[in-house]
Amino acid sequence: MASITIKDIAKMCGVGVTTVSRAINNHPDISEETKTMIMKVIKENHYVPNNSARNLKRSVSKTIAVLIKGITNPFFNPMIQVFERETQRRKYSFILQRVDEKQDEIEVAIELEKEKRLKGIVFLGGYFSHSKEKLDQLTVPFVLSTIGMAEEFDLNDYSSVSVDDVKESYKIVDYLCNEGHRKIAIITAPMDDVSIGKLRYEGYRKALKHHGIEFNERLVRCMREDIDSYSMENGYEVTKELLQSGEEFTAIYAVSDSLAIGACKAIFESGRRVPEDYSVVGFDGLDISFYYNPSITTIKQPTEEIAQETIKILFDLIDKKITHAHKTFPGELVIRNSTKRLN
Amino acid sequence: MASITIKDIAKMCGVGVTTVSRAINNHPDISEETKTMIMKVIKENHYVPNNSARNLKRSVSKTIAVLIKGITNPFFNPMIQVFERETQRRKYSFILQRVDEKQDEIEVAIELEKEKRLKGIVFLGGYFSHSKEKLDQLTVPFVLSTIGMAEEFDLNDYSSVSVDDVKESYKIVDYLCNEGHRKIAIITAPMDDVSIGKLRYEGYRKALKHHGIEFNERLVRCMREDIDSYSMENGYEVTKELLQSGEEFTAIYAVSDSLAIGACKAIFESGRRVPEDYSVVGFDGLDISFYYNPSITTIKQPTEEIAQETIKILFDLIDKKITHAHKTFPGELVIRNSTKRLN
DNA sequence: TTGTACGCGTTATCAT
DNA sequence: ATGATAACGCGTACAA
Repeated sequence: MASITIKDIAKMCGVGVTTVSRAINNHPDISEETKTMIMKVIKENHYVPNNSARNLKRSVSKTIAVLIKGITNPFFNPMIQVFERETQRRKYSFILQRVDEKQDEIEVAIELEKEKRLKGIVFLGGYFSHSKEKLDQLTVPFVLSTIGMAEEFDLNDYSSVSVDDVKESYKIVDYLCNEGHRKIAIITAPMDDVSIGKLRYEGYRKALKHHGIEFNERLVRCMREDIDSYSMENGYEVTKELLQSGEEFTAIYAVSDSLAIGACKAIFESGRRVPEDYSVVGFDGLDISFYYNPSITTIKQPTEEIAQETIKILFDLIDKKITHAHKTFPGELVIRNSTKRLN
Repeated sequence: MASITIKDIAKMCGVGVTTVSRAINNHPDISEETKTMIMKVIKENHYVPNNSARNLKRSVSKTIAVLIKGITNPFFNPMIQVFERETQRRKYSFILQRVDEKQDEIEVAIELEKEKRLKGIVFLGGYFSHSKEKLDQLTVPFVLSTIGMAEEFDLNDYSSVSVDDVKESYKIVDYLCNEGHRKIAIITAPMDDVSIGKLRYEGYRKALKHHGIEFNERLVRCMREDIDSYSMENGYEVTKELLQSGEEFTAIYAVSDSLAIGACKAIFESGRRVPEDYSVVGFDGLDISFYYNPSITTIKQPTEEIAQETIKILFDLIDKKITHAHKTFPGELVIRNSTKRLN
């Protein structure tokens, strides 16, 4: 079942392999008639060039890769669409590469860069805590998009696009406080986690402090590690525990919309209502936060703009127009029906 | 910035390339000490083998690919996890390849098969209407999982795993009828669409007929083509139109949970309630159908089992234990709070 | 146990 | 306009 190669085609056409290659790749130096003749034979024999061989030989290729940690996260959906459209518009091709939770995204990137002769890379999601040494192994430009960064990084070493998680987080907790809430529970990432969860937790602390609300450790609930992080199920389980603990509170801040939905479900099951008994807020602005009942008050991230800017920066990097860039987008506090003002 | 190759490593170590290759690939014929020495040099110089070269040279490789049409569909999430686990367990590696809505999945598969020397392929989602001739270009085993098939296919030409969409669809509409509903609207795929939408529509028609309910064309609503198919937004927009049309009905059957949620939202916005004013049912059994308020009555597909069986069949195919297989799983009618009995 | 040399399928270089 | 041939980086007979 040996696969048919370019040589076979060349023989069948009675031409050299070079000519066949020219036909395939739309090279100029070939007559129209031999080209159509060759293409015909190719079609008839279902010849498909071997990509490994092409990539091996090619020195450059107009392709970029987007590495996603947590590809099942609906948050990325609208971004993927933008990446697709924008790369196409620039006549680039686009590889979407899933990165496993346990995998090291940089290692994957390094490998992929060599394999596919990438022109640029976008990292999406996850947390970033890699040594500069490791980053330096990437020889092509890259952009970190919607990624929580460890602070000790030198801003000159990379590019990034995201919202200011601390600030936006502050914003929504501040809103809750202004609505009269003082006992606000939070569902966030475990404390040893260097992630957006941590940043959003920081915003929570700041807002409480600003409003002179005493911090209550028992209102801080961390996602369970044995369940998908940031998932509805996680929010559900954690909230059930919170409810059963008997600790008093009037509002829950879940650091993602999915968690918030899980929280609502737990509240409903306990016979209570949202927002009459408890206010619930989320973060991200997923579609479902609008469709849920009640619709969820949240911080909406401008995902399309973020993706757009990510691509723009990446191509500016590729075209050497810049050496690095950092862009922060504001989130939008979307007030909906999952929160109510306390008397 | 020329990348470092296996030759460079060989030179630096003062050995031949073969030895380096052996060290990398854990070959037996190499002394422990030279191996560790070589690995050390590799680490120090951040050498990463070029995958294109490897794939080109290798005649076989223990890897399978899963091609997903509509990777943003949360329905696939739990399946992906199973694929990952099961392939790992069998010491295979696993490539998740997104297929664009407009792309031809078979073409992608053919290319990928050559490029990566695949051992097998799983097709996930979408509709399947490819000629046998095209299918024959695939030289490795493949399984169609949760895919709506055109009926004219010879069952001997392929393998498949899924639920019986017509039957399950019948089941849920039958349930609605038994609850006293007779004016049941349906939100489904456009009629020219050869997909699960069509199959589920068939089940709807059968159930109505069985219950002696006259078919009302105006209660058949098709998804809009300018919006993501099977999305919440689509269900939302279509239901708004339905509501505004003034056509009377007591229940909506949306052929996917996402559509159902959009339908609920539209109902809420019109000032009506679910299930008091309208019953709503979905299909698939997504997590969100449980977490939504009200929780959605739906047909739950056994996604884990489907994925499990898909992999099992694929490996049986690879091991030549079988030549083809078809497995149909029953769906589960999950009755929740979005439906009520009519007096 | 180790090294040399060839070939995987393609594209680029350089003739013709 | 076309063709022969040398890489691309790696794995593997085969020889040592």
